[in-house]
Amino acid sequence: MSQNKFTDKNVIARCVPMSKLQSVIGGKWKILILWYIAFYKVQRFGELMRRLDGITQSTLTKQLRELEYDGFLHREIYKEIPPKVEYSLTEFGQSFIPVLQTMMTWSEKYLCPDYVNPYQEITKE
Amino acid sequence: MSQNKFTDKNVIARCVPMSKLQSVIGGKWKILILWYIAFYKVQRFGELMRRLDGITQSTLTKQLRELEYDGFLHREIYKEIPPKVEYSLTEFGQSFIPVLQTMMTWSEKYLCPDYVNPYQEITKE
DNA sequence: AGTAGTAGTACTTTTTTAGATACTTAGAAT
DNA sequence: ATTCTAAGTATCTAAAAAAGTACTACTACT
Repeated sequence: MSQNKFTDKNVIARCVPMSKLQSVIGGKWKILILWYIAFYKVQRFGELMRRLDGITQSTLTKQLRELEYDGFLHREIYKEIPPKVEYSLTEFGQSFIPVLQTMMTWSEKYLCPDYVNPYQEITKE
Repeated sequence: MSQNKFTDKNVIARCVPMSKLQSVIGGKWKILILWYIAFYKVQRFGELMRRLDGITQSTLTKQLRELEYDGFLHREIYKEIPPKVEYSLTEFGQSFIPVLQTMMTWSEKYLCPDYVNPYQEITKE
């Protein structure tokens, strides 16, 4: 009767970190959004729109709201005209920076060995 | 006339590592599948099915084929009856292990602080 | 008076992703 | 003669994600 406990629903149903991570940063845009906010210091909705080539307003709104809900982002609303909102990483969001960095380093080396960071081209002028 | 070169389509359209990474490991199951194969040494289709609670055969097949296509997995077919196929990480796939490890460590600490690895419960009996 | 700027909302349509179901192979066990 | 096994394929449907379009608010500028 020595059962493989992995088949036990109670074990499987538990919070499985990789599964949760996938649900939190999955999707077509999230790690890209986090990456822009964390490393490029993008804070405004409009700037994110321009940088995330191909994203629509409604999708960006939804993604930002989810990242806010999951605790990664803080959304500071200024009561100004025209409207102003600034996005920034929470402390929790900042804890994720090393993961983003690891991903980026790996991607540069293994996915895009001939990639040149366009940000450097901007700042050097 | 000093333009922000980031608005230049040529720069944006280039291979952006994070974007590529997202497309490669996005989806509902991929990092979970890689994680099982990398750390739990799961090699067989059926075992993956049992561990990935809720996945269907066709979805698992598709995910595995994509991971194979993207270079992460090697698929060894044995001409036996009943059929036998073994999945394993390619060299490229192995290069991704540190990334998985970083993700896992972060997830355990920040997403699931009360998580206990069920694999340990299996092996200790 | 008309247009631009920012950060959206609301609603619909399209695309992508995943799930459901039935079927296959070929031998071994019941 | 069935049933079981592993690892699928093929086809269809459902659900989720993303995109498209139209519209808003308030002020400043032309």
